[in-house]
Amino acid sequence: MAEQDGTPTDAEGRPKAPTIYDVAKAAGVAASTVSRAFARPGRVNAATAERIRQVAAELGYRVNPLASGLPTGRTSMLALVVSDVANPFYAEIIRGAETAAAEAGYVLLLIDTQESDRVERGSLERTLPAVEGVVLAGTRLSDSAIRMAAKQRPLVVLNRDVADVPSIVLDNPYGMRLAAEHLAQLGHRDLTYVSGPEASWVDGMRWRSLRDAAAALGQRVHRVGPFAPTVAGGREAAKAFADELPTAVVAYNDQVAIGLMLALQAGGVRVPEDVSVVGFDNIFATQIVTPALTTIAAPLRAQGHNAVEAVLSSRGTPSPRAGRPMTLPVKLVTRGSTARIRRSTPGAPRVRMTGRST
Amino acid sequence: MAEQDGTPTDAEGRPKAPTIYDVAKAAGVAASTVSRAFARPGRVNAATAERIRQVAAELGYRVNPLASGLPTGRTSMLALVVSDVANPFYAEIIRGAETAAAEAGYVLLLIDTQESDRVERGSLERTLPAVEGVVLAGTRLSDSAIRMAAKQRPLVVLNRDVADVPSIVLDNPYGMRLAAEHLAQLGHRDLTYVSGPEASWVDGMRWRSLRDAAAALGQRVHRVGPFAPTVAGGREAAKAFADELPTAVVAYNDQVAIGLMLALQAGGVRVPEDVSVVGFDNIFATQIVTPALTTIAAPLRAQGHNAVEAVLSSRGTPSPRAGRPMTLPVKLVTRGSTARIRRSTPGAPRVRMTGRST
DNA sequence: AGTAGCGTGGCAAGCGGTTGCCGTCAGTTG
DNA sequence: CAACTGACGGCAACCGCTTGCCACGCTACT
Repeated sequence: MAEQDGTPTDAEGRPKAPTIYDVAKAAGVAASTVSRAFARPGRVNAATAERIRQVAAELGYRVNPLASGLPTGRTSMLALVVSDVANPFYAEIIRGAETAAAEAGYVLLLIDTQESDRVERGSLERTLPAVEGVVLAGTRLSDSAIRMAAKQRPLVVLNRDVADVPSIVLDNPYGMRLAAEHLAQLGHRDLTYVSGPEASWVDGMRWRSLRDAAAALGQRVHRVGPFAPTVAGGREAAKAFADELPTAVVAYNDQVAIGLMLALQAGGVRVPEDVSVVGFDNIFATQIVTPALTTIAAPLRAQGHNAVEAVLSSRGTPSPRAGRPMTLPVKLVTRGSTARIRRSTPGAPRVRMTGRST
Repeated sequence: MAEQDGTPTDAEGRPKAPTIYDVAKAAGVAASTVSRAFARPGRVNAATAERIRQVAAELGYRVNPLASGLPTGRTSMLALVVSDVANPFYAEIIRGAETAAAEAGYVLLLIDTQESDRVERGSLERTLPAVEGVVLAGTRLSDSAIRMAAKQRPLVVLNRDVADVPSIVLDNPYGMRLAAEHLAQLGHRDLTYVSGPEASWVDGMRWRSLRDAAAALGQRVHRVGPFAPTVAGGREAAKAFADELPTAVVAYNDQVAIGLMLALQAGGVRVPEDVSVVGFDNIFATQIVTPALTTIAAPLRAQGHNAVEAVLSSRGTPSPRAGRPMTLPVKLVTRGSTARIRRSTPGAPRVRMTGRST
């Protein structure tokens, strides 16, 4: 069986992979039968199919996804676009998406746009024809560019509301209300919001939500920023508090909160004694900083999972119910970075720790 | 130009994408010319090419990577296999790989094997024919399975030495020597190694390296484990020290070190006063824990980058210089988790802190 | 016995590009 | 002015697989 005519076949380097024709010849059937044996079991006699699989296995045959995708359009690939793969915020989303994709027999094409819309547009353009759907998690594209892409393939946007495009967002208003209430209960009457990227839909959403929630609770709110949505950005933000340290701050996200906390602590400020800090997203790192960060937990994994499922379910239908964005619930996770207020006014002189070792 | 016969064309849902034939017709040239205008500029008259691009842009044409990959084998896709996308250790590798791939005009197919070799084998089998090369970063496959895959596509393995397959590893021996020397300088004469997964090539390597380095310095070494290579695994490891706290421990990696540190601190143990902790890899989180973790910095980003470059450069050649694995340099990053020894013996009774606030 | 119906397998026309080979035509050259 | 050359476009044969349609042989009915 294994000895045909000396060398099997080879291209400019490694051996050429067997095709359905090779299998067909070896099994004494037509190529179409081989194709069906793999793609449409049941359409072919069980015994025949078995023999074909047998032969195929011996030859080391495997279907070429490219070739089978060409005529059918079924490539079994999905694209997930993120602005920075190394961002821990995406880790769980990627994870959830990956899982959902794998469950459905799809592979994920990860596209890192490196925070550049040029790169993003280019990559998307090149990969769009090859995938069956797209999840945009953190995109820099314009609304119209997104709608354009959504016209070609099932597409779901995360954490952004684009008209006519299905999207999945977190319940930011509720999250911010939880944060405000939590701080209010601890006696904080003044909040400061440390904002993220200026152009970010989420940032605008969170800021407005916090402002409204605080207003309803009779708290005052300030806003500083914008800052990069990273730990470095948070460190940077600490400088904004050089003159006046608020009693409570709510950060755009966990990274900013962590960076802020670290920089503050390095300057001798105690958290939560001198200032309470609240983050958003509940990334893994919130549990390993000291003190652990109080934050609004977002079901990131579920978001990624749902996004892929949504994309998959809208294959076939042009643009399904792309009405209101699907909103995922959030909840407050209380940890060590928030505590009862100990100073009366936010304008109190900055605490300069001196008696602390190391 | 844009008005042909009512509706352009459409399949079972969304409008059908234009093909080179559509462009050819609209531009009044043959399809082959359109193909060449995109794939082989210069082969076609500049003016003609320009006109074709013009028409193509108007029609919204883009080459279908599947279709062009079929006859040529050039799919512009690379696969990166990791055992867990959410693992921060991979974050930088992915990042580096992504960058290198993008630079070369390739897209990365991210494959998360979820720590299962079944999943890994399956995914790899399905995607291998569609990609031009593979990087195995953290694989559960057997050596023979890896060699098998390497036979079909250019492939590079990370942090594992597989005969006849090009690989890129870190300089574990040197890293462990740095760790041992650092601790020796701080007066530590007894080291404990907290090991990672049993079957891990890296774990074996690190353990032996540490043992040898310590022996050369006249230090004694113990080993506990195995533990999962995660923060949770590190927490678990802390239990091993319930009876006897060593003065210095070197962990399999940063996650384990962090988990260990956290659990120890929760139990009232002070780091580095009571025990010095050293990690490995220098993942981002080492900078945000308290105290910051002393660790062996590995050029993870570079590793991912190099891996992709290696894969790309070995296209064409069957199996290039797959001799000794390429070894990347590491260095010691001293942070707050290590300090001069304060206890004389490792067997000293466990320190139970009581006078500490919070 | 005649025939409708079903289970199976084969044929061949694509899917959307790529590319070897050839014809054409204008520009060179002797 | 004829022969030659090179640039440029077109033709058509794939790449490997899918699938509509057809043919064939059997079983099951009338």
